[in-house]
Amino acid sequence: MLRSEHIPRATIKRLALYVQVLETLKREGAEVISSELLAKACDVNPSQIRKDLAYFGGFGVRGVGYYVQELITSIKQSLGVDRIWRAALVGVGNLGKALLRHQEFRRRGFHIVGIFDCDPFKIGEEIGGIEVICSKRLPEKAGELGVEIGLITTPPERAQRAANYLIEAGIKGIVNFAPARIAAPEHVCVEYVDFFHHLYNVAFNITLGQSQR
Amino acid sequence: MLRSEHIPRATIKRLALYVQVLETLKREGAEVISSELLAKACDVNPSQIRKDLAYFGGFGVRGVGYYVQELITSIKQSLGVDRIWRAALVGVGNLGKALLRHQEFRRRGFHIVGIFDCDPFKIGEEIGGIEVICSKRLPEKAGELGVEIGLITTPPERAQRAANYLIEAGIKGIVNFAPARIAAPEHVCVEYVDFFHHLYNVAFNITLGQSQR
DNA sequence: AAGGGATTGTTAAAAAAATCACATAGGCGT
DNA sequence: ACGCCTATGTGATTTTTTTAACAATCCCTT
Ligand SMILES: NC(=O)c1ccc[n+]([C@@H]2O[C@H](COP(=O)([O-])OP(=O)(O)OC[C@H]3O[C@@H](n4cnc5c(N)ncnc54)[C@H](O)[C@@H]3O)[C@@H](O)[C@H]2O)c1
Ligand SMILES: NC(=O)c1ccc[n+]([C@@H]2O[C@H](COP(=O)([O-])OP(=O)(O)OC[C@H]3O[C@@H](n4cnc5c(N)ncnc54)[C@H](O)[C@@H]3O)[C@@H](O)[C@H]2O)c1
Repeated sequence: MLRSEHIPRATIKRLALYVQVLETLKREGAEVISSELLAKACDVNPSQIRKDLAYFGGFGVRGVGYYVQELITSIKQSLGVDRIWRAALVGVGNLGKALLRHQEFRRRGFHIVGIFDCDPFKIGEEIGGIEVICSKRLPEKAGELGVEIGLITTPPERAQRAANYLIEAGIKGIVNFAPARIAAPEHVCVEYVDFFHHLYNVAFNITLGQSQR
Repeated sequence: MLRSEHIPRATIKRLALYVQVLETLKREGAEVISSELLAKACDVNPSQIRKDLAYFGGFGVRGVGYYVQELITSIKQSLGVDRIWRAALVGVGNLGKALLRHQEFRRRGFHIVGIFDCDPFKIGEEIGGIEVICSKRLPEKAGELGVEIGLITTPPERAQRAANYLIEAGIKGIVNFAPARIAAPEHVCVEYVDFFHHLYNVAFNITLGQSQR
């Protein structure tokens, strides 16, 4: 499937965006779309789109464009999100609970099959039909549950500990929502979600805009 | 303060990261840090850090490094986050409530002073001492409250409507948590928070890793 | 007060990414 | 069946970003 050695990380980010926009277009009834129109909807350059897609194959039809549903399927296949991924969530607080209630995870193929916390008052509680388990038992349980991805929503000072449990459990990827860096072996892919980067960016742009006027 | 015309967006993202890591280092008692050590903690190149900082000025001392507290202050000043930003949140659902409960926003200078929803059952409810107001009244209320930044946590199909209210209210920046693109005038800065991009990236890296073995 | 050691700030080089430009090829109408 | 039209896929070019290298300079010791 893959035609090139290295794929820019920015390309992956855009592919996720294309899927989002394409699904909106599909809901609106579009069956075919050109790179130019998709580019407009995504606010990127049309060549960019064609190049991004070319990393994985020729999904379009010359003179016509891309068949929307087909393209969605192709991109998802390319990204490896055309299947179910089993995930574990560590840290059942405000954010953890919001994520657990969010149906979109399941809809997009990410099934949270294990929930872990260290708080004795939370252990045993049921959320969405799944029992909260003591995080010390994560290494043993995650294997049983066939978990491949871990979501960390603990306070930042506990993020490394949570990560250690996940790594011990043989997990392959981590998405960390806590504002803390994590040390992990090479083969474990770690992604950081940081809302504040976006807020800072907005604040900076507003400040900049004003100083320019 | 600004020494150069254009600052790469990636630089802004890293500056936010530096602040996060520096605040951890400060808590651990560090008073001075070299670009080399900070680079290791942030997992970037030391030259990168020096270059990023150089866009805004010379914050370090040759032969010594950077004074941690001083650097935090300087970066925050450069980004324009050394002051209070008044924000409004639109859409009081799962995610909206989790954000409202999150004390970190206030700690970092982002004060949510207005909460809006269109659901009559939610209007009037109090969250953290602030009353939920009908989103139709946003344009009028946001001005009164001196709001400059809007946070959108409505369902995706309502994101544009929420944005329109915010734009009408004269807001300057938007952080959109809903998986939908938003049309906004040039002078309004829009940032998109998309968890799934991170999940897709992890899934892709795991899939890739396996196909390489 | 002067020299040594260390780390910055900055310029130059390399690498990566985005954009352009166009030949290529599929579909559709005649 | 043939040619025209259109939008893709891709090699060349430009731009941006990252990395490397080093001269400048600041502190500290003697
Ligand atoms: N709430 C938000 O909107 C929000 C937004 C952005 C980032 N975050 C980040 O997400 C993280 C969680 O935020 P929150 O508001 O949900 O906090 P919270 O305090 O409500 O929840 C944290 C949970 O983690 C559990 N925990 C602590 N140590 C643990 C461990 N070692 N193993 C397992 N569980 C452990 C606690 O028992 C608690 O249930 C924080 O790092 C926060 O900075 C939160
Ligand atoms: N819950 C999560 O963990 C999570 C994670 C990532 C992204 N998101 C996104 O965040 C958004 C909100 O998610 P949620 O789980 O909180 O959904 P939710 O349904 O719980 O909440 C949505 C809220 O928005 C309100 N609303 C709808 N239309 C509105 C309008 N025009 N003006 C003002 N308010 C309006 C609704 O009344 C409701 O209170 C969604 O777009 C979702 O995709 C949620």
